[in-house]
Amino acid sequence: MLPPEFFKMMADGIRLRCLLLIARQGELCVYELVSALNEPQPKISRHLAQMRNHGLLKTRRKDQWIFYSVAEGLPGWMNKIVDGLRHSNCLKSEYQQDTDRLESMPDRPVKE
Amino acid sequence: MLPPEFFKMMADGIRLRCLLLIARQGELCVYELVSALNEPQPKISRHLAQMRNHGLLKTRRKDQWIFYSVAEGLPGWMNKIVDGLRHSNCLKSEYQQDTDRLESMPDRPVKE
DNA sequence: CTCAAACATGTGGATATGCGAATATTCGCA
DNA sequence: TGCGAATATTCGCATATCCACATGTTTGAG
Repeated sequence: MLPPEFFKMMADGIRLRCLLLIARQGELCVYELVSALNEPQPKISRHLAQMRNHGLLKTRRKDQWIFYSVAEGLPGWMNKIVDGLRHSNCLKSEYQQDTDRLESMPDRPVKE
Repeated sequence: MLPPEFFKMMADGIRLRCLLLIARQGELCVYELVSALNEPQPKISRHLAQMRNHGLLKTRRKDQWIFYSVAEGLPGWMNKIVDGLRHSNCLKSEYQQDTDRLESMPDRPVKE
């Protein structure tokens, strides 16, 4: 994936929040993201599919859930950007809210 | 500027090439960029104006030219991304072509 | 086999984006 | 003052993007 294509993926608030939350948490299913971001399920699903189609995310099925995680083998310059954002404080409050909602969500699936 | 807004600016090939070339060269006028990228002048002007309006670039007038350079005081996470791209090789060939065209351009303005 | 939960996708519409072509502006100079 | 070079902006159009709403699909439980 070339830089402009990658930046397009990062240029949407929903996608960015999903990606950062997934990167931080390791893997998350769709409904965890729906709860964390407090957005409609089709909206979340579509953005996740978009990132997966671009090779940014990968999926694994476990029972009735589909867990999304960051794809392996991404180019170094991409990982540096994602990690840089994770450790910067420019999205701190947004990320904190998402994490709070995620952690207060009932009946989270178990990831074996 | 928040990350999604910044990434929108980086999500266009013309803007990205302009920004990286400017970052590398210090400052460039519009016609230098027109020659380097081999694209029509209004197209370059529009993208430059967009980045300036978003606070990414600043301008200085010298005689009949307007020189664009990277704005000062950008947040650290932005500078890290720009620098990361500059030193990565993911845009190497594109950047090399632009630089070649820039250097073979006749009558480049003098920057005092 | 049926049903509900989890997830994905189709559709139509509003808004945004990028472009070429033409035109406007600004400046230095004769 | 008039002119040309450098840059900016306007306009109309094509396409892309994002959304809400509705509907499919797949899975495991009973």
